[in-house]
Amino acid sequence: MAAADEAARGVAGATLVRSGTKHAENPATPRGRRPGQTDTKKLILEAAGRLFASAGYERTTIRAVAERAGVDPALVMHYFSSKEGLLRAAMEWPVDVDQIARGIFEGDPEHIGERLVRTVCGLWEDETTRHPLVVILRNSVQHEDAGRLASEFVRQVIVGQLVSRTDDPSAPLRGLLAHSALVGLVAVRYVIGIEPLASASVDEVVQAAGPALQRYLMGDIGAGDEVT
Amino acid sequence: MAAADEAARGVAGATLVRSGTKHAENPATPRGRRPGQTDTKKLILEAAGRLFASAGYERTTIRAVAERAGVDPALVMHYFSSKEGLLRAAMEWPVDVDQIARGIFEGDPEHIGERLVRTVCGLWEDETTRHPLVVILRNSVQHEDAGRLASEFVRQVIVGQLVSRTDDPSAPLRGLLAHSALVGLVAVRYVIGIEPLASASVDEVVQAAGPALQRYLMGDIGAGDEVT
DNA sequence: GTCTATATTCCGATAGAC
DNA sequence: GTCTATCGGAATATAGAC
Repeated sequence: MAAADEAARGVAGATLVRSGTKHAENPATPRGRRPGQTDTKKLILEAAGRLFASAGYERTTIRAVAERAGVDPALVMHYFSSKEGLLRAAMEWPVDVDQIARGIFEGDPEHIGERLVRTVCGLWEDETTRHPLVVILRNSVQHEDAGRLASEFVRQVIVGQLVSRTDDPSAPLRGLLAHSALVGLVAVRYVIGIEPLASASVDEVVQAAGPALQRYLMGDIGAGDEVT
Repeated sequence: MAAADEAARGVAGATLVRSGTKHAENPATPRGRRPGQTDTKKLILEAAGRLFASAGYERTTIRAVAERAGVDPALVMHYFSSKEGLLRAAMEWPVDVDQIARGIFEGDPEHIGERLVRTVCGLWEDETTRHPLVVILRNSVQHEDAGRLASEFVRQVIVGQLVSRTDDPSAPLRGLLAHSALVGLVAVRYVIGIEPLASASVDEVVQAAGPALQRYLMGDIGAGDEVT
């Protein structure tokens, strides 16, 4: 868990350790640390991601983020200008979406749905990619920025990949249907955590939901193959 | 739209009209108003539902609710004790869920999925049932009460109906998969509002999503018919 | 039942010393 | 870059008059 090492340099000691040591003589790094840049920003960002994910935007206070990161609240403002700026930074995509999309859509077309489900589950199971995704999903129904970000992701990745590989005019709707299924799956399994879906294995989820996604993307929808 | 008549007795005048007139001589109503009970509570609840739905729990202030309802903020506290109490009241199911569930699951088993999608869309298109549903969905990923409420609804209605009508051990998982699909559909179409799904007709949505739901509920999931 | 006044708390943001 | 001190505001909730 990433929680452990964070706790190790937790609230109590970090402030003292960090303060006053602008850049000590450290010949280990060839040129020394680049001036005006420490890892404090990353610490703050990690803490913010965790709190935004678990408590939401409004309930998360800058003071709490600073405390968890072991820094001064004013530093958070200094780096991110405002609470909204902090939220935007915490929502940055932690992965190369294009590469992931290609990994899904290249390969045999028979199992695109299953690969899609498996990949998405993988992103949510991984501790490093999970928090930003939770933040985006939680705030998609609350914060305008997050909603736009989610929409752009859909259009850019799922729909984009689909449209570029077919001349089916119903591709946008297909992509969006697949996206809606994933949103629901992720919300129920990872965010709300309703059983028995929350503790089912990834394989079970892939087996159960993969074909539905496959049908949205490649199979019949509506009466024929076309839906306006 | 219900917004119009509410605006009619809007912010500006209502307070003055209501204040001071404890119960004016009004021989039109036979016995006068029943003492100790007015429609103020319902007014507050309507305003709260609207604001909780559009702005979320944290951004909605009791002051704003009171202003929109045309009453004093202290009255809101008097009726609902706290802001949380107001939220709980605003999340009350506006429909008879059992009756709706029976309407879906009774009838030919071939089109349960389509009836389910059509019914859910109907609830979200109807102005009177929409607000409480939005409140529940928005807060499901934020507020613990709302999450539990949503979970109970799933277990009680979809899963319950399914389990009571079959001896398939995978019924709980099936019901939950269907629920997750509906959650995603509703979130994308009604809450976030991503095109082209947001402006598609109900018939198109039913045609596109119905079979997927049908498959979750009645068809093959996983390798065989059983998933632990 | 309705309203006034206020107690209490806590937040985001700023200014400026070191 | 880092931190102290504080401003200005808004929120929920309470106490009590009418």
